[in-house]
Amino acid sequence: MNLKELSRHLGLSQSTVSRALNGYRDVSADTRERVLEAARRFGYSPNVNAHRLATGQSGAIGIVFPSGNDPLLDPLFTDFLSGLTNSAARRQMDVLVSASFDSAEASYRRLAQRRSVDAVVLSGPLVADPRVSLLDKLDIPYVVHGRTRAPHPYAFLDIDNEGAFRQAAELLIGLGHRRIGLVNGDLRQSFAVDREAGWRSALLAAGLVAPDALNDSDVMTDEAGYRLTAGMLSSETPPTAVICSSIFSAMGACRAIRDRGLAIGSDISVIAHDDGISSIRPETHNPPLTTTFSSIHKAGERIAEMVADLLGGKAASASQEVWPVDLIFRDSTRPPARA
Amino acid sequence: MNLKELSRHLGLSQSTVSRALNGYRDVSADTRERVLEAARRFGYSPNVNAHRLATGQSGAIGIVFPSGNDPLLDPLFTDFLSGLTNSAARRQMDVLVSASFDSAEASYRRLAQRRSVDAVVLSGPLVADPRVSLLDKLDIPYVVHGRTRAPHPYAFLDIDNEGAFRQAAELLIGLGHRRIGLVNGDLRQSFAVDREAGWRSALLAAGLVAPDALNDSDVMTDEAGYRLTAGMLSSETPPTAVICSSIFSAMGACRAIRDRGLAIGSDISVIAHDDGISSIRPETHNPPLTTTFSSIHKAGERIAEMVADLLGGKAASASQEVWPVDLIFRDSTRPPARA
DNA sequence: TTAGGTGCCAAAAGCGCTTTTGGTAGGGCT
DNA sequence: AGCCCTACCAAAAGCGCTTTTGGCACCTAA
Repeated sequence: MNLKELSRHLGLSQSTVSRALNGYRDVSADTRERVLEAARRFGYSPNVNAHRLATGQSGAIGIVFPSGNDPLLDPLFTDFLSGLTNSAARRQMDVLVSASFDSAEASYRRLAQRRSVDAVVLSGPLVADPRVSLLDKLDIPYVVHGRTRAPHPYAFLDIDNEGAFRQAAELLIGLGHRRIGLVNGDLRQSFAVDREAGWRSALLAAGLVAPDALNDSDVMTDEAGYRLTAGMLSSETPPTAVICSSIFSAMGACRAIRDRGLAIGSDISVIAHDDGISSIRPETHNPPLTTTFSSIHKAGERIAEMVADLLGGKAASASQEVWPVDLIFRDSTRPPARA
Repeated sequence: MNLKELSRHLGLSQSTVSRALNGYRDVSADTRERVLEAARRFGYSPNVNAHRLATGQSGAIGIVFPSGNDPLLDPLFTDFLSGLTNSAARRQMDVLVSASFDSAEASYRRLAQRRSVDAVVLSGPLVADPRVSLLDKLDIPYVVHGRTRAPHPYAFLDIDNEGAFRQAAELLIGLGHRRIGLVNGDLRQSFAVDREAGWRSALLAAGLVAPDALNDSDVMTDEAGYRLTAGMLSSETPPTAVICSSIFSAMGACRAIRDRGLAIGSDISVIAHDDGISSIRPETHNPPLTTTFSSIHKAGERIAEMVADLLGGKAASASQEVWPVDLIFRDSTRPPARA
């Protein structure tokens, strides 16, 4: 059942039926009702490919997966994608996931040139990310989840990573900690750099040093969290508290602490960044973990809205948001044990 | 730059250029080379929407997200999707993720009717999943990741859940365990039912009972794993070993065991199912966890191939695979402590 | 009365491809 | 010479929609 058949059934022209369905005003309320009713009855729904060809819009948001079994590809992505997709669906848009089986650049170029998506979202930006310049050059609207160094304004949604980790460090300092470790994510990603900056500035502001021995980074897995934390604990000046960049790193950090016969909270304080994924909740741990919290799902939802705004003509420079991060105090942070 | 311009530049007709680009044979090698060269030089790539309208194919595989913040929506999905997308990209296909902001049924119906995808993959099938009949009725090719009850043949890729959990239970029985707990996933999903069957059959075959007190199920989160395991451990006849349906449940199970002052391995044996996600690896735990292992990433890759085969005309009844599951013995499984 | 709206609708021209149709030129065969 | 076959290519007809164009009828204001 297509437009032509439907209009023949109704005894109307294709254009009238099309206008009726799309809510234009040059159609009487009466005619419109008849058309809508018939469309329902015949189970008509427009061919999306024809619609796209005619309008020049694809009605889809693109996002590119890192290729292969990338360790950066973490479970958080699901939650983000879920939010993005939900919110996009509410605006009649789809999300097209594309893999970079050759290079990420090639994928973006393909998406842009073939016009298979109207806009793309870029997640996990690096400190200076060539993809941003590329997208700018390709002249396709885009929103970055995070921030990067770029010579031009661009639309982004980021959380206040620096502020969050500064606050976390300040909390620990306030409790009396002096040696605070940072178990960070991969430093090529800009959020990790921002978090380090937050951690460092809190320490320096308190007149403390921010030693390299207490500042380490790697992928945000349980295993790496364990390894980094174990390394710090066996250093000459072990930390009395650690701040972890993800709930996964924190799981590893907690194991490392326990394996050393120490107790979380009373011996070593732990703060983790929590993106709000449901499979691991910090509040159900023993002891419940203090966290910096920001829902990555909500970020995905908001980004779809921002994309829609951008497509609606909003300027990229007006589409920049930095979300504050909640610091949620639980039992894994206590004053340091008396040395 | 479109086909028309390109062909004008070359002094050829659109059809010839099209045929040259698409590798038909009615074009001389010489002409083809000229065309390809020009396409490269002008950076021409075909408009995907026009291509789709003309061919009636969308070149995309659809997959529907569960709506909202569904707890079934777990991090495993990312890995699956990543595999699917990679493999699809190798075949020039995209993956369209669609959300069900109203109902899942409506989403599938939309995808099918608007012809925005050529095929869909259905993941996380329920024991008797209405979506499968729906897809069958909608007459769109589909591949199920998992199995379900259906009156007609359908394409699927599943792992041998029953066999895996039977083997796991047999291993524990062989070590001398008599009370083996099952920390299962949501029983609405068919893999959970299969795993229970495997667990049960191993116990019965060994002349043991499969008591309800040692058989519990819930979402596969750390929290639920903790709760279920803690429940079993405080029952009248606590298990000496538990089998967990996911690495996340297993994390919770391990916590519950430790919180009770027991040691994993020597006091309580633990086996987990491992889907191979990188953020939590069972082999790096202390002690390393014995697992039933099957890469969900690879499953995603294979399913994209199956979709391609299906679109190429292969019968659904010939597209059915059940993958064996590896049982990887590590240190979390030992003979039970003497009572 | 007449010019100018306005509400309604049909016809037709695109959107950028693929694919069918048909036609020409040359070579081999009878 | 006459025929068919093959290799190559152009023209044109779709694919199913949107949007422009224009036409008709009726109504209002000058």
